Amino acid sequence: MIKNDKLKSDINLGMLIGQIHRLSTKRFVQNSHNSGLDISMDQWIVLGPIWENDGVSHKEISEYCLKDKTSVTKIIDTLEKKNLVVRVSDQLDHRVKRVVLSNKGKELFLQAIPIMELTRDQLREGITEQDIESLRSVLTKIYNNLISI
Amino acid sequence: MIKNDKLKSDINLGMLIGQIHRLSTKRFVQNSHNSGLDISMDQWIVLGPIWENDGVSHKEISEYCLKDKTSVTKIIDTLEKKNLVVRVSDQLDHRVKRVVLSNKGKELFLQAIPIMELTRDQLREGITEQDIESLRSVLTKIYNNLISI
DNA sequence: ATATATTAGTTGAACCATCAACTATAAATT
DNA sequence: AATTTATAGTTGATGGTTCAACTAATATAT
Repeated sequence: MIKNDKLKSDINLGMLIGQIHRLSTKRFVQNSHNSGLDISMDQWIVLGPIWENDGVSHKEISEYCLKDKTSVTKIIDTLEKKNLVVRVSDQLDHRVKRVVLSNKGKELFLQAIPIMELTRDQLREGITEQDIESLRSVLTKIYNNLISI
Repeated sequence: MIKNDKLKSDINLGMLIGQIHRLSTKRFVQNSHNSGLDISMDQWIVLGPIWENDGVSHKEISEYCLKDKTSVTKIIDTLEKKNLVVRVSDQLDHRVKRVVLSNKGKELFLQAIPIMELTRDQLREGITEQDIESLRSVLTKIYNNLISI
């Protein structure tokens, strides 16, 4: 009985994280659409490091975004299809591809910043900065457990 | 500058949640494989309410698992393909489909319980019960923000 | 200098999520 | 009773994730 409840509560915690992940990306996309923008959460996340550092490589994007290299390849595929970025081969190391923003990409990124802020505010309504820091702290511990071992 | 840092830290929090979600499902699948089981995290999550309440409907599974009805349909498709569950039409309301576990499904579920516990322990290593409760509390607030509005 | 090993990125397959449109059935309205 | 509306579940399309296997290029070892 007790064991069963414990199991259930663990599962619930996992489902809660999953659900928040799904709902928050959904909310971001909805907010974007309401503003006439066409961008997914993952596309936004990948645009970030390119904006910060034009010409960043796939590998660097991958590390920054905590995403698998395969995912990065495919998200950049769709960003390139949408003419938001361009891939350029590195002149010295021909294995690495550098990604640069097009003007359209820069424009979209700037327009998406307030969407991100709106989404953040909606998620955080009524939640103190202290709560957020405690959340970040526990999540970081779990993250460290997951990447070690 | 300050605004930029704030933005970055929000993005990082979102990426952290996403990454934990990805890594923990990945860890569960790895642990399953190491024990010779063939089950994904989502399949496990959907099996839960069926185990608890044999003959539960799609809608009930959907509510319990916090998953979209489309996702539930497709996960049950694969569970059925793997002969772990069977769909049965409700005799009174012909719209609803009830899902029951096969013997193979029951067996797999029992074998997967220790995998779930192992995965939980790996995630929680060095994290106090108090931390977990605070995590659950903040996540619940965020969840409530996301489902209201 | 050649052979081997590593690294960066891509491809195809399987699974999951979301959306919009759909079927079939039941419930509510008139 | 007939029409409308609501509900349960399915389908097909698009996008993201993981795995394993692959290509091409660089780095290391002998």
